Amino acid sequence: MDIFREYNIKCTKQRQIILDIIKNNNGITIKEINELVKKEINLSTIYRIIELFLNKEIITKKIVDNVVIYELKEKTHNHYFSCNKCHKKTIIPKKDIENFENKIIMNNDYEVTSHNIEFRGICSKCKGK
Amino acid sequence: MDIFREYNIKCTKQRQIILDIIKNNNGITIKEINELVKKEINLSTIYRIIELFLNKEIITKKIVDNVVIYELKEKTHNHYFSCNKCHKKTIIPKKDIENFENKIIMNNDYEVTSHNIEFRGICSKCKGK
DNA sequence: TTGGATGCAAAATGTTTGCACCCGA
DNA sequence: TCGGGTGCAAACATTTTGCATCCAA
Repeated sequence: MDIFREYNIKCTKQRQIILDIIKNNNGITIKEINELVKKEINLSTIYRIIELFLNKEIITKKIVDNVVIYELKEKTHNHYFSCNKCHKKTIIPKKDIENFENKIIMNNDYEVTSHNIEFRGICSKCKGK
Repeated sequence: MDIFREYNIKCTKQRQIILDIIKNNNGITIKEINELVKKEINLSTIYRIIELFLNKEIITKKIVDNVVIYELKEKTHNHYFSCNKCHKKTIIPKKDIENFENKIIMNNDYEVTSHNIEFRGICSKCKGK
């Protein structure tokens, strides 16, 4: 499969299955993955594959409602405005984020290694009800 | 202590100690807390207190560098740059945030009701080792 | 063919729980 | 005083590891 070649790792049936599961379930726990594949994949293999995917940055680890979940890492590191009504996401232009980050750095002399920027509200379409 | 009264929970020596640690170490793991207090607080008590603080929303659980950390939940809605080494937080000036937000809104015609902005990295003091 | 990937079982870690005792309100 | 909080030990859950076998390249 393409993605395995891209990340230069061997393509196995187990890795393929787990990758598909993570793709199809946006935000899933180890326990849930295990429930889905316990007949075909050993739990220690699941841990090893998750570890591999994390190291290769194919997936990311997050906390949602105080629970650890895994989800596909977006290749392009984008930031979104999320509408609370229609739940659609709109990308905030990369240039805007960069300008903002540069300003923060310039003003403070920091080395920024990661950021998390998220806006929520009502989008223009939903504003007119 | 004030905060315990505010959240309507009993104030004990152990809770006070752990709250202070979380206050002073921005982003700390259970293991690190245990290292600091293992002489005076039992590990199961640490878990129980962390659980309590989470339920009362005194603290929040996050993932930084694929590790689960706990930190104080801010009441006043500020934005910070957090240093991964010394764990100090520096407030990002409100005006910077506002300018940024205004730009997003102007460019997209959104009504922003909430945002979450966070920068992490190495601060100027820690950069020189 | 062959080195890395997997399954299995066991070990190591991490988290929760029951209960007796303690202590803050 | 007394009900909730804590310490301790044991139970339970999660994660890692060693090794024999398997299989993708």
